[in-house]
Amino acid sequence: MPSTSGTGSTGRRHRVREEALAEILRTGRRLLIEEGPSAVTLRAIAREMGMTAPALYRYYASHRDLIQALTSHLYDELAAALTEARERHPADEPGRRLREVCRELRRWALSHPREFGLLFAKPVTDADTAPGSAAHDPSWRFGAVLLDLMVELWRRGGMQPPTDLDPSWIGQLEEVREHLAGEPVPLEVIYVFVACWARLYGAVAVEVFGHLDFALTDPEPLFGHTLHDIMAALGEPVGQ
Amino acid sequence: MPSTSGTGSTGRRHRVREEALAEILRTGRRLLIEEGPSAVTLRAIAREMGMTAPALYRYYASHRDLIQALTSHLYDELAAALTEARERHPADEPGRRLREVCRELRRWALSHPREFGLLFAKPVTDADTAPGSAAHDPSWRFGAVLLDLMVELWRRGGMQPPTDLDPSWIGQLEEVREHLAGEPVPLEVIYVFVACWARLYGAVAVEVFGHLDFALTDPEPLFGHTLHDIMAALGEPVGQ
DNA sequence: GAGATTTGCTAACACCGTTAACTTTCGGGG
DNA sequence: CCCCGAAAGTTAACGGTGTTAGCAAATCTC
Repeated sequence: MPSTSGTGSTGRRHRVREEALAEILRTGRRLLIEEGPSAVTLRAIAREMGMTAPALYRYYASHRDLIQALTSHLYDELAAALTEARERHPADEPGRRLREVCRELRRWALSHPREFGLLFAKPVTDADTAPGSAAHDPSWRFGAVLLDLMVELWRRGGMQPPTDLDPSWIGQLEEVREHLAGEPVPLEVIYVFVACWARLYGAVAVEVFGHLDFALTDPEPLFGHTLHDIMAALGEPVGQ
Repeated sequence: MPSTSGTGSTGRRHRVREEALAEILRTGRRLLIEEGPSAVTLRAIAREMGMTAPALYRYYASHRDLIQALTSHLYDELAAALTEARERHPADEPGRRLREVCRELRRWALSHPREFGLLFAKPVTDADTAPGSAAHDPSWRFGAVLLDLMVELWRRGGMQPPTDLDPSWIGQLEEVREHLAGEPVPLEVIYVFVACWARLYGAVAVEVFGHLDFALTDPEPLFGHTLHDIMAALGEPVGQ
């Protein structure tokens, strides 16, 4: 009994199945890009793949599940893009790394507006966000890239976190820290992360969602100023 | 022919029609609040009103038009809430007025999350935003409240707008100014308005859309800091 | 090769937006 | 007053959606 035969056949099936799963997501994403989120339909995906809609239920339990798998995949892709941007700069310059990761986030959002909308324009997530699920939340996979860099920045001593944390936050931040991997992160850094994330998200979202179209055709300089402010708040010199 | 009879009877019909239009929007909004945006359906609205779906076409040309009328109404309501907040404070303290208007924006967004999502979470407005439509854009009705206060703040001399505007912006900002009513606004103030609006939108959206839920159960202090920063950027003393 | 599992199909249900054709209601001019 | 015409509502239907049930074929396991 060759070792490949036992798992070979089931492995073959598994491989075919995995390929089908991937093609479904690939097709759904193409529809998302080319025709918008409302076009990502079970029947449309099946049509593109030469199948019928009910067949897709062998792979995803519902339309909702399929969309969720797609968003999860996109979170991973975004995290990979950010990681790649991080690795393009030396590890001993965490400030520069963070700046370029932020720039990459905006770049990715602008070059993938439909995907960004799917990930970040969720009007009111209906009561499924237990705060404890931070580490398992798909969205955390890319948030961790930012947090790690901020922790590194803090270790180097450049950052000066606020010393007077709002008392009502300590409990909440401690709960977040509980669910983070690796060695514990000081609460102040988590606070700085949250504040910077809020600002970064706002700067990117306001642009991608078109809320500046009425005024600006090229908001890049505005983002530059915002990023400059963020880095200054993190104690980074004004370089670059 | 009494003057009231000519317009009185047709006025009656008009009044009934206006009431129907209003009830449609009222019902649609109730569905939006109670069951989410996907529940705002022609058939559902008609059902709630004891009618059939095609009857609604006597009032709105399409589902899209109905939703658009609803959003337009909501923009007006938001503008009214902001105006009311403004009037609660003396006219000779534009800084305080602006601060409270910003707070009211957050308050309205948090107490009307579904409505806020409908207004501000539009993933990629599909090529219908000619920059010239600023003054006629429904969203401008509430944006004007913010801009007017900033102009007033600038007139009082507290604000120190940047002197080195990015040259590529001058053309764009001038185009915006063309479409503003009243006496001309300096380009620098328009720039400051855009920058502050981007930040304010971000601070509110990140919270309403639930992108801080993983960390904070009460992001109010964070908004307080953000607002403090914004007011400082506008040259306002740290008061309050 | 026989049995079991997986994968696809068709048919059907309820819902959606939208259109066409018909009926009812009702205000206004002779 | 009465009739006419516009306005507002109806039902029936088309194509689209997610979803389920039941069946056929292919494929893996023994």
